[in-house]
Parts: sequence; structure tokens; C-alpha cells
Amino acid sequence: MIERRDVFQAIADPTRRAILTLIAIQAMTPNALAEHFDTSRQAVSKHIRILTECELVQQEHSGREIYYSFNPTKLKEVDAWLDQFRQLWEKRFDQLDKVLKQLKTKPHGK
Amino acid sequence: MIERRDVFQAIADPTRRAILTLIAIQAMTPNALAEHFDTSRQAVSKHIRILTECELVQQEHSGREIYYSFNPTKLKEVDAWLDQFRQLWEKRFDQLDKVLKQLKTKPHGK
DNA sequence: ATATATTGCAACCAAATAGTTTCAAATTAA
DNA sequence: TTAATTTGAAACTATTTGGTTGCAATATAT
Repeated sequence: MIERRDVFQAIADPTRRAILTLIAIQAMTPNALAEHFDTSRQAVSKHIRILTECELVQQEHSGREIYYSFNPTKLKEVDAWLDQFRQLWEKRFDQLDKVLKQLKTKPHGK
Repeated sequence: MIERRDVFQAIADPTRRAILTLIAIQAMTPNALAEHFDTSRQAVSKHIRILTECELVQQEHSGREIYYSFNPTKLKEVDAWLDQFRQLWEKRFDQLDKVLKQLKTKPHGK
């Protein structure tokens, strides 16, 4: 097992995905975030740490509070990876579309 | 830690992502796949098992060989999850676009 | 019929992961 | 100044993960 800390690994955890969804709506403090989960504040903090290391979140200090917000740029990496496969599922749709068109032109078979 | 075996966890591993890329081009046997990695055939087999459980790959038997191929439909789940964030990085682009347009209309500042 | 090839599965192991509790640092409130 | 709040980090633990080797099952080749 080799040390990995990339975006794919970061979004593998459902809690981290939920954190991203929450802070994408508005920046939040660790305390506020933790209230949404059935886990300790420290555990949430560790998730935030991982998300920060992947540059998926940004922080802004305000007194003793830290507001974490979502940084979408790194998620584009995932989108870019999906690109190579996108044609494949669109092709399937095209083929279905072709079949449906044929059914229209020859409504009762031949 | 709760039992997880979803698409996000499946694509978290770089070897599994590479397997998907390979079989997206053409169906392959575990033996053929293993040649592309610095790991044992059995380890590759375990990765394939996980990908199969997530319905990311399909198999077709041919004598004693098994050809694994890519099933794109489940990857759409990842694409769907990205959708909620897509606006955010497109908005950034729009803002940059706006700035560039302003530079064009007022080429030498004011 | 016997040997070879291809594969999945079980048992085992080291490392990583996600969680906990405890504690120290820094900021705000009393 | 002193107490309370907010936070991250350290130490520890149980579980998961990705890897290994060995083996049994099946299909093909000799």
C-alpha cells in the first residue's frame, strides 16, 4: 500500500462528500459541521484536514472561529477523468435513439 | 467505520482506475490485465471482484478464459454527484469571461 | 488419461483509515 | 486577570484495505 492523498481518495468517504455538499452552500465552522453528523467534532476536523490537503476546501479565520468553504477547482480532476468514459455511455444512448427512430419509421415491423 | 462498497470507493484506488481505462478500450482477461501492473494476478483479481460488485465491469466467459469489460452506467452516479458542484466552477469561468469582455470594450483602461 | 493453463477463493499480514479521548494553543467574555 | 469557547494535534484502538502465498476447480492440450 502506497501513500495516497488525492481527490479520488478524498471523495471516497461519504462523510467527506457530505461535508463538501454542506460547505458548497455556505462556509461553515467545524463545530457547525459536526452538528450534522453522528460523530465527534475532532473526527470532522480530521476529515477537513484531508479535504484541505487536497485543496478541496479553503479556510478563512474570523477570531477564534475558522470558516471552511468549498474550492471547486480540484473536483475538475474527477470530471476530467470521467471524460474518457463519457463517450461510452453517450454512445449507448445514441444507439437507443437509433432504435427508437427506426421504430417510428417502421411502426409495425416488416 | 461502516461497510462501504460503492462506486466512489471503487474508483479511489489508482490500480482500479487504470483497470477501467484498459478494459474500456477492449475487454481483457485477468492474466492480460495483470501484465500491465507491478502486482500479482490474484491482487488484480481482487480488484476486479470489487469492480464487479459495483457493477463497473461485466464478464464474458470463453472457455477457461474470462473477458472483463467496462460497464459505464454506474459511473454516471459519479457524474450525477459532480452536477451539484458543476455550476460553481462554471460560475468562476463566467466571471473570468466577464472580465475579459470588459478588457475588450475598454482596451486601455479608464 | 494426464498434464498444463486460467481463474477465483481462503488464510494470512502490514499498512492505512476512521474513530475515540486527552490536551495545548489561541481568542473572546466575565 | 480569569474563565469559557473554539480549534488542531497527539496518542491510542478497531476495522478495512491491498497485498501476498497456497490451493482447488474448471477447461484445454497432449
